[in-house]
Amino acid sequence: MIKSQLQEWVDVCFGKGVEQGFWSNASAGCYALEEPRHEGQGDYACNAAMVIAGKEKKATGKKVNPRQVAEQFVTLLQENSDLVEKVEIAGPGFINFFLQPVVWSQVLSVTMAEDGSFGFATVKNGKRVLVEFVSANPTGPLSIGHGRQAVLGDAIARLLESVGYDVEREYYYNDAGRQMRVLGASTRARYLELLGLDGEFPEDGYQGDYISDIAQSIIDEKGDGMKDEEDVMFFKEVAEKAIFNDIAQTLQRMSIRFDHYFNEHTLYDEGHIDDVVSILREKGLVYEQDDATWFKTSAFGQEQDRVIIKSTGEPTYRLPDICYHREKFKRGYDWMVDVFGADHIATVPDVLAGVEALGYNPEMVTVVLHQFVTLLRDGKQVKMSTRKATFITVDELIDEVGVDAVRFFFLMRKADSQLEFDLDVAKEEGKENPVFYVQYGHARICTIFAKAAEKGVEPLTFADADFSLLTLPEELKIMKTIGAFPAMVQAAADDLAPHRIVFYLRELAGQFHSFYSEFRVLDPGDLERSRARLWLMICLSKVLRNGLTLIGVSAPVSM
RNA sequence: GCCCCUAUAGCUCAGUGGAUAGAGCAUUGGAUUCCUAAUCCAUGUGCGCAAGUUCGAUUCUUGCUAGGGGCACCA
Repeated sequence: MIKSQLQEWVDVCFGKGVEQGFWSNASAGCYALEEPRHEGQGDYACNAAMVIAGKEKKATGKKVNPRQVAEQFVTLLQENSDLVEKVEIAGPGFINFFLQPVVWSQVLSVTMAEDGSFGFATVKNGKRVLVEFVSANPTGPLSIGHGRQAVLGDAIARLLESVGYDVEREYYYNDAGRQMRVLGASTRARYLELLGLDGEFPEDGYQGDYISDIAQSIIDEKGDGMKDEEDVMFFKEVAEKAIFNDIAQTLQRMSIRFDHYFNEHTLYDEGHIDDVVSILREKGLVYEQDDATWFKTSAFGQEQDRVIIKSTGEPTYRLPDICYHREKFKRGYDWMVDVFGADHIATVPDVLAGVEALGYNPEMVTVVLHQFVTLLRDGKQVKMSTRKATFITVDELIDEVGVDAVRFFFLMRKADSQLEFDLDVAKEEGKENPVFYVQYGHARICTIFAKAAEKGVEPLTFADADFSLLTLPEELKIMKTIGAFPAMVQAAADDLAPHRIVFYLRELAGQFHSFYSEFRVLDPGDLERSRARLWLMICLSKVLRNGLTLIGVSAPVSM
């Protein structure tokens, strides 16, 4: 808003420079307004002079001094507006703009007007995007890694919604195949053991306690009625149902919902698997060797070809994965985002090669890979092993630190980074805990509102507030940060990087706490200033709330 | 051997093609008659190494080194 006004003005001046022959049009659109990092460099800095100097040198071969260009530029800027207080040339040729302090209160008007949608797109962009995440097979409770993925995927979906996409969330799973047979066999073995019979526990069976719980539930319902059942199907189905229930509940605790659950089965039932194979075969991208069917991934820049149908006749995971993505394409999305754990990294090139082989554009699929999570307790890494059933589930994590902390912590790092989840910090009720820090900021502001009447300071109407009284650097800084919220949300969405929201919130909360302890919002002796500050605080709380909502964390009114 | 991710302060991590690279924790020392001290203030000579692109590189490219993960007719 403010930036675009300034940008417009700068663009006009650039155009004048072209007209007057100071420089050519070559740099149009190449320069930028940026927010300087350091104090004393103005509110916005423009690098136009350096860009122009570079371009002109390239075109004419003559050396151009950026500072001179900046001088020329500044003379063109002379017709000053209400916007800019002063302009300075600095460093290698930056043009620094110092705005009139009062213009910053514009961001408060916008915040008030847009309220709960401030920072978010109010009109749809008309694009449909599918976000696939979690996609855990129902073989056990969600692990910590799934937890990160669930929160990350959900936050990405929220971000994309906030910038105008029509978002659909999808969970892809497979309840058939070897893994599920093992699950059935494991359950059956536990069932027999609980009955005091000899249960042959599979070598690669699922050892978690949850299997025994499921077995117990079968006993509770059917007694020993199933002890002669040789087929593991029954056990598989009971286990699957129980586990899926459990997963759904965990997701629900985190307020994560899906629009679609896509079962791999569909791909077989509807003949898509055979379809894909025959298409690839027609294209000469599939061949038989050693009784198996191979996909020529080497034709797509990979080192070696991959098996898509085993010699047993069973497809490998690649084939349905490719097939599944074809279905996504057929459903007509404009964009597909896959959120995967780092352990799935190897499948990505295969799937994308498959997509391309089928004639679709693989660039319409964006894969977000997230690295692993390690848990820290007492400063030491918690060792986790599925085999020994010592892994901690998302449920247990939520039990221990609460949903808000789980969500917040999983989003504190960019997906590319390994994430260290410090349980002690997450449980802490103090500033060391960033969740509490931000939430406390919101709650603290709310108490100011509650106290306002008591102190005889009513905000009255926004229109009557005199924002020219807000001239403290701290106040201006808060307004600037609020004003930066929409662009930050957009950037976070563009990069599929929800961690930026988290960092922004910590920054904004920090600015608030700092302001709060140094200055008083409510001063009965200075009603006008108090009112202006009260509105500033109201806007601040709205932005905190909007930001927290974006990452699915609550904004408590009191703590 | 090949592929992916990472390398920034004592620790955990942000960040950017630009002008003086940040935050939290930890350390040390301060702040509460007053809107929640669950807070605030002060305290810091660090972008793994080497070339290249550029007016300008911590940021982009390449190579090297180190750590993590992956390279199944498992998913």
